[in-house]
Amino acid sequence: MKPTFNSRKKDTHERIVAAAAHVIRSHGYAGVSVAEVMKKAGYTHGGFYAHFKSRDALLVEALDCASQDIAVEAARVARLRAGAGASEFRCLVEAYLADQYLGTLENGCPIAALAAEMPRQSQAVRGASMARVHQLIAAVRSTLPESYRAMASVITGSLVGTLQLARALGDTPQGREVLSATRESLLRLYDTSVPAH
Amino acid sequence: MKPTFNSRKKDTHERIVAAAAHVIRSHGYAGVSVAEVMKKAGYTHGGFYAHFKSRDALLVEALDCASQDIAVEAARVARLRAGAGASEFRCLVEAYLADQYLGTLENGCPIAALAAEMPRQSQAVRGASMARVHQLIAAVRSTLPESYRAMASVITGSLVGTLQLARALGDTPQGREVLSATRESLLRLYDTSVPAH
DNA sequence: TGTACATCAGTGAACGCGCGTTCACTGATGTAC
DNA sequence: TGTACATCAGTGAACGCGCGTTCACTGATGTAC
Repeated sequence: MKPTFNSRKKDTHERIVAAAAHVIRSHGYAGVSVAEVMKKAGYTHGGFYAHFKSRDALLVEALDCASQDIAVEAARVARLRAGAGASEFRCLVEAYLADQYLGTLENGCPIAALAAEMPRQSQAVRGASMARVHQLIAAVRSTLPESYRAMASVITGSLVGTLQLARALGDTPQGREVLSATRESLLRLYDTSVPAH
Repeated sequence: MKPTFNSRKKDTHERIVAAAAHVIRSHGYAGVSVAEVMKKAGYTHGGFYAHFKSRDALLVEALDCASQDIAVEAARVARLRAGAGASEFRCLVEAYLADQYLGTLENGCPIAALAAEMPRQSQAVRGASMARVHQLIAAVRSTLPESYRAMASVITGSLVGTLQLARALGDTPQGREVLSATRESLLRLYDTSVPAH
């Protein structure tokens, strides 16, 4: 066994991927520079190709990491709110369209950050991206009652599009207004839960 | 008067802007290369700075041009369908989420192509972008009956987000399914018009 | 109408820079005895 | 426990390339007489 060597390399790898997971969300696929990501992770750029076959390979792993980040965050919010009798759908909408994402781009849903760039990526990156889009739609669908499941696409589109529009308007009254109007509309239309229990 | 000189330069300028209006939509703000746009317009790159103060100045004009393109297209569709008794809202939804935009990125709504990039642009580009976001929301609002006007944000978000998700899935059954499901959902929820007259 | 000159839109070479990728090297970590 | 050697994660210089921007120049278009 060579536990130290193996775990050191694995740590480094994960640190690079985590840095890239933030960069793809704040600067898009096109904004990922190998040298900058390595610097952000605390290394020099030369070591990069001992960890990844290419820049594209990093993009795929970064997307996986960012997706896991948000799944963990969504679960955390759900646990927090479950006690208050909030439905799964309400938790999802309020977590996804939280005001905090107006100010910081590097957290939040990678699909909202990357959707427009997906069609022009290499096959590997595009394939991984498409899988994540399907996954998000399925996640939204799973929070809906049977009778609303056909609305999963339009709701997912609302979440993704609204977050982008609000971010484009910035952390201003108008941006927050777009977010809160959409939260309210979605809950009014699709949330069948009763607050009390 | 120097009509020929002036109009030649103006023509060239417009040709460059028109080329850039397609490139921002197919490759994003980040994908605009001065040399490539000039080549696409039929010129060499050296002449660029006789027409624009900077690359950013081109981006602003390209966004204006793309916005006008789609306004003209929307008006064309509306004229075509008005005879059939379709509501303004129905025309908007069907024009915006037309299947044709799955295959070609360089046409269609610039906001769907650029929203995610807007927060990281220079102040000039960002300001112009924000104005176009407000304009789109207002355009959507103007097609809605009084009682639905508060839904303008969520509907605009649905349009923008759905087009992106569908494009990410590509010109495939799944992509088309996302588009048609959203068209149907939006019309069912918000279209109050009666087909007959 | 014809010639000499002025204008200026567009050309193409050049600049400094950051990109993705490669590779010979270093030096800390771990192994053998 | 102590020394000599092997391993290999990470370093930093270098590559060819395309970027945004500048600028001296060209040659077609228009003016003056």
